[in-house]
Amino acid sequence: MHAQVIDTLKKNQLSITDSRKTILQLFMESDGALAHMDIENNTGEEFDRVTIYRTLQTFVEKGIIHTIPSADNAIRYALCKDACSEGHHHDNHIHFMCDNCSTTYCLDHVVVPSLQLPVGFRPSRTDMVVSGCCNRCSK
Amino acid sequence: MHAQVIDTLKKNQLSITDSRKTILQLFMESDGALAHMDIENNTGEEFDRVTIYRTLQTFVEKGIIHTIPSADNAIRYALCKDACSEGHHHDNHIHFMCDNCSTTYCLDHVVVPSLQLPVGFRPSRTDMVVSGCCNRCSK
DNA sequence: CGTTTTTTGCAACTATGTTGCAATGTGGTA
DNA sequence: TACCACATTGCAACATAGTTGCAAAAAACG
Ligand SMILES: [Mn+2]
Ligand SMILES: [Mn+2]
Ligand SMILES: [Zn+2]
Ligand SMILES: [Zn+2]
Repeated sequence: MHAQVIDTLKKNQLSITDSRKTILQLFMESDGALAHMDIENNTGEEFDRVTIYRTLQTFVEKGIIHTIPSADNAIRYALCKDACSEGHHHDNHIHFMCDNCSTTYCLDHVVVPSLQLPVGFRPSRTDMVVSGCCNRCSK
Repeated sequence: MHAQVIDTLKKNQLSITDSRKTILQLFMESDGALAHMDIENNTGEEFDRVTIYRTLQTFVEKGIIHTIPSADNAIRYALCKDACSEGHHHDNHIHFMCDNCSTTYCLDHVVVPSLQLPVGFRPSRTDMVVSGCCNRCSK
């Protein structure tokens, strides 16, 4: 068990519970993003579905993980690496979903380009998701 | 009834049915994107849920409409304005979802910027969705 | 028309996500 | 360490999203 798990929970003033420890650990061990189902599969019968949903919600609110939208109706989640805090995310990197292995990557070094929007449109958040063939699958 | 409705269906070699006519008409009259539920609400009990899903699927395959991903688990659809064809979409514009009125706009004149991806990542499609306050709501 | 082919409606099912409430667990304090 | 207040969990029930198989109905086509 990563010491960082407990650390992160404490830093965010969250009580230390089994589900939070296990789920946060899962994120830290995984290089891709995780959907609810991935977590359920990896924790077995250990936690109720509702608990997983609520844990994810809490982590998002605290700025520990961020969401990645998709066109397949399964929201994915990944660890925030920037200085995200309660109610304020700064994950302005792009995401890549592999059509082949369906791994979802945070491309932390590829920044979302800024845009010139038509008059009257005031942006608050930009999601950029590229799909295609990932580096492992294109070998 | 727009003559263009029948026209578009014929051009795509689709048989002319009530559901296709009604749903395509709906898209032509609407300026924003539509989710499945919007269509169900606007057509009453006229069509079965499954028929609506299948009609949307057919329209996407034919290049008549395109999907817009979101983080709220409701895929939205909008008319393709570029020269999209069967199995080949060219809608490289960005989308804007209003946090206030939740209208989803195709910003046809705002082109998705190109990106430098890490080595090995081969893109096939890019979705860029900006959320914030739309021009009508920011007045 | 009548025949062939496509589309539709229905039933049943899976996946995703939310809410209320009682039971349990955690953190802080005596 | 034992107790208490409060936060978190599990369960049941519900809501929305989407899929599949199959028989009935409707289009297309001659
Ligand atoms: Mn990310
Ligand atoms: Mn569009
Ligand atoms: Zn891959
Ligand atoms: Zn608006």
